[in-house]
Amino acid sequence: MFQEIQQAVETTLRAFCQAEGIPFVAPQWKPIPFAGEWGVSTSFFQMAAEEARAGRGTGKPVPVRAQELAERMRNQLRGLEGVNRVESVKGYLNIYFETGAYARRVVETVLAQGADFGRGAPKGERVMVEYAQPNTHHSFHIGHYRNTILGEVLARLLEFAGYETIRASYPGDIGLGVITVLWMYDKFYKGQEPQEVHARGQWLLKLYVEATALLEKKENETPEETARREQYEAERREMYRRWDAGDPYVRDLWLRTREWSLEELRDILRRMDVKIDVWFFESEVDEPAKAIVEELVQRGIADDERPQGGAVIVRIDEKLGLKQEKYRTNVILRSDGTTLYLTKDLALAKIKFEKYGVDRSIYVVDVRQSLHLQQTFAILRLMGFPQAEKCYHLGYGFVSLPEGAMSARRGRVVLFMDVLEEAVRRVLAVESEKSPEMNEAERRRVAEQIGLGALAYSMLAVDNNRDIVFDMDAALSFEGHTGPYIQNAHVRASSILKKSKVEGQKSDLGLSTFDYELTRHEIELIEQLSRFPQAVEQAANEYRPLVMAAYAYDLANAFHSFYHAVPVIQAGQENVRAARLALVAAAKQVLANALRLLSIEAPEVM
RNA sequence: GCCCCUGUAGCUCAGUGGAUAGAGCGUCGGCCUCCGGAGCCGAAAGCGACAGUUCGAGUCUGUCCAGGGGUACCA
Repeated sequence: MFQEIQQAVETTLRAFCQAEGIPFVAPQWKPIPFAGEWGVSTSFFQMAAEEARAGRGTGKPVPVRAQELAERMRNQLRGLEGVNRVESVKGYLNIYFETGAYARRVVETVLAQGADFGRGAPKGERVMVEYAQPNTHHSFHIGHYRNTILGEVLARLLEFAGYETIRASYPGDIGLGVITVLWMYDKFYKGQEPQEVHARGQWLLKLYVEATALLEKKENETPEETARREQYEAERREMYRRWDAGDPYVRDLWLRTREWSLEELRDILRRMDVKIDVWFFESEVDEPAKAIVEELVQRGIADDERPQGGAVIVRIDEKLGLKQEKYRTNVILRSDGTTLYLTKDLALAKIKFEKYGVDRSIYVVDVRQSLHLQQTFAILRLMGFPQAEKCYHLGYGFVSLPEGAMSARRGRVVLFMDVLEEAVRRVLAVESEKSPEMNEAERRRVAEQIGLGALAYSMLAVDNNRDIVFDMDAALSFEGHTGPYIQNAHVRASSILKKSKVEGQKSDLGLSTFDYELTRHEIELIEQLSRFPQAVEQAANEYRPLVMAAYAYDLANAFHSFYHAVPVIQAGQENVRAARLALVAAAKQVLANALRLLSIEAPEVM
């Protein structure tokens, strides 16, 4: 925020180097890593090393020379506006800002910009984030949740950082798994249907598990069992053939049951406050995918081995002229003429580029599909799409359970709705003792906000590439490094502001001067507030929600410490009270901004 | 075989090549006459191994060791 000071120092430094015949190295400014004061620092090690390399050195060791340079630079810097003092320590030049002016500047900026504080300038680029791709005819489990919260927060970060952002969902609504459920339903459960949205969605998973058991080859089967299993298998294949042929009965059954899944999905997304802009269904890109196969054969990118009874393949490395194996070879059309996941992704990418004008395309997909997506992007390059260079696979580690990997076909999954229900139950247990005055409806609403806050934060506070072993107790903890800890900071800030008004005291938030000796807690809190815009920028640039999650915790931590140690309403002097109230308002604002980016609610009470 | 990811405190995780490697949980010890104790303050405890690059390496490179994932007609 004090760019002009850094500019002035840089100018002086350049002149100094010129006069002394020392190679100029642009300073790399960093915040001074000591609590208690604000400022920026830069080191002179690089400059000393450059000097030695250029043969103009003094023969002294680099650290010694760096300190010497820092000291001489310090002597050049006098009377800088807004600077309290300058020091040279261990090869570093530290420039400390004037406390009152800096504090005022930060707090006023936050309060003036409000919900927009930290927003980046428009980037002039349209980006699509694809996430929330559960298969239909299953139920939404905790792994889908990680995918969805990650994608949503990424979309919010990119949007706030200045990108035009489109949210896309791509449910897998067709495939052998889906057909298996249709077969099971049609054969054993026709006409049945639970009424409640989530019960119905979860029921489909139950059918899938049962069907898998019936269709799986077992040890020591009797001849009758084998015959029955093979009969079932034939029926399932026939079901798939009829779907493919557009048989009205099967199509109707498929659409009706698919809707049960989508109703459940939409309800979960609503609870998560996720608003998808564009829905792509896997079944809808099947025909375009077949067209792409023919196009690739025509253009000589794909090799057609159908005449020999084979498939259509792309020898990606060969076509790219790579000597070493990297993308390998992939099938884009099975020998029976059906498309694959890869083929459909090619068709989908084409639609994203051509129909939606996407410049940058991000795929939030499990890291295990990394090779497939790299292959997709490589073929898009072969097809000549310049946007292929800006396709990015955000791979994240998968969610497993303490007893091992989740398995839908074996029914070994943790459903999101079950976790949410448990979360609400646990929050309510805490709430009833902490906030007995809340009414029933509000209590329930806040419980969901806090429960979801805990769950979301537990997912977001882990870096993308890490696997997560889902532990209910850890995910739903409300103490320490958690979502509720941050929400609680927001609640406390709200509480102070409310009380200050109840007492009829007016604080002119815009004109707080901070013309008193600030405590280290105030300084640390203001430091955190000033860091928010950089945190947004970094999190968006690196596609890492973790950066924002960590920032939000640091800010909340600074606020809690401040809250405990520094009186606000009870501050003795009116100017101190007014300044601190403004600081609390600013902290509340930035906490809310950070939580919003994390897709976590910022409640007034809890 | 080849490719990718991960080894940091007892456990779970942070740590844009820079000053004294940080949190949470757990353990131990403090703090409610005070704006909400879902909180605050403090203690003990750590970079898988070995080389290399660099003024400087938890961070970059290489080789090992250990764990996980992926490797053309699943998604």
